[in-house]
Amino acid sequence: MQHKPIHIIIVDDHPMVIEGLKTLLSDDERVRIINQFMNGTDALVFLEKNSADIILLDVNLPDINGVEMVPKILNIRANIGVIGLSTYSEPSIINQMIRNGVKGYLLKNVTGDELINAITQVHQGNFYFGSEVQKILADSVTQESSDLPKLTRREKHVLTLIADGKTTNSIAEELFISPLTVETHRRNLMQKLEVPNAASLIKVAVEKHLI
Amino acid sequence: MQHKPIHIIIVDDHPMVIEGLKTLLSDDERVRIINQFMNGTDALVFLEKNSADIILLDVNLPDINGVEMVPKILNIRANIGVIGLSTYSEPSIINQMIRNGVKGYLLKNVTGDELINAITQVHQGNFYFGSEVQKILADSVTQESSDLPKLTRREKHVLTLIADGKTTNSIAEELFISPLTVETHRRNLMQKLEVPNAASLIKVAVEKHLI
DNA sequence: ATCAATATACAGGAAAACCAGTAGGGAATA
DNA sequence: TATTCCCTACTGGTTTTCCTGTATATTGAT
Repeated sequence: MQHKPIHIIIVDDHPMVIEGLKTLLSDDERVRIINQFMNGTDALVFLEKNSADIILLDVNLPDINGVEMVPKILNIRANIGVIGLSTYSEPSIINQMIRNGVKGYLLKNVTGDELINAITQVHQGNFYFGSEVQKILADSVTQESSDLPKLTRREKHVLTLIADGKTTNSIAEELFISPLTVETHRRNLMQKLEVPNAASLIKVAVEKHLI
Repeated sequence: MQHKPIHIIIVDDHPMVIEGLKTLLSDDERVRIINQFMNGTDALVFLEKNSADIILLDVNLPDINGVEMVPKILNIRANIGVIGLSTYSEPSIINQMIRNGVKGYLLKNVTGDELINAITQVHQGNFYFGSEVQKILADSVTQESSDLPKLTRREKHVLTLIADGKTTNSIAEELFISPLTVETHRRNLMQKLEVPNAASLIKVAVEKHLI
């Protein structure tokens, strides 16, 4: 079905992992590992001159953060499919990786079949995330949205206006209410979200996806 | 290969779109549309009593925002695959949808083949995003990370402390520098990010992934 | 060695935010 | 009907931020 093998680069600072991946992929003729690197810089230098189809990218590299690696890779060669790899998985890390453009994400306890599956899927332009990864992502969503204090409509509205950098007075004008009322709303918001000022108010609001 | 058809629910307030989807899916025996709704509330009520495999969910519903629909659906039935649908696509919307747990996202100019493909992929537990959608997401990343003003280490540090709700004085104590210096840093930050106060400073900082 | 960027620091004053407590009217609800 | 929640509004005071402008020692780069 497929004539040319998929060209793969491995970036991981653990020799053991590299060997493991090699073993898992060695039997399959659809893929070929064309190079491997123990750090991010070397990989980027290589990519300036050469290309590949898929990069298996460890998240914890000695020199460059895996999260930061992804845009760097895609800046050099936008059509490479980057698949993130890590031993355990922080939801926020995975989210950042996805936002930065990884097409797949796997834990290192991945089976050979799943690995091949991920590689072929990503090579075809699809996304692939291991089932554990999906579970982690799903959990993180429900967890975040769990203990969010209930804000009233008015409070949400005021909140977004504060986030836009509006002052109490201009908010009051915009909503045709007294500045004193706006202050009350702001105070209630800070109390509900348990923060001491508007800056951190916005921070937790963004974190909890309230705005 | 597959005996039971995949059960599908359509949620969209445009009759035309519903008919279009029906036509695209009518020939295929692998899928079966079991119900359709013109608004979010009706769909949620239905899901309380019945289930489905896949939901094709329009983002612009009359009653409930599509983005908010996703967690509601998954709270009722976690194993439903939600595929987002929209005519045109705001990157931020798609990002929110993904974070909230959609497994796929398509534009409404989707072909029958791609639609079937997305449905089967998602039903198998994979993700599926149309190529245009992927392009939009990729563009949004490079765009966001493009014009970010360069912050110095010290400024970044001060920025995170501001985000934590610390006052100028406490930051000064923590960094063993004068409060006046901290103020200068804050001022420079606001100038660089072109915002009028600390609240919106934090907002754009989060948006641009600076903290 | 020189120039640019960074981190540091200050003055003086205006504006806004923050704190604590109170309170009335309206809508929803029990 | 009573109660609770929401939105509204106020007093009076303290703290912090924000503005404008200046300035110096240190570091990094050319």
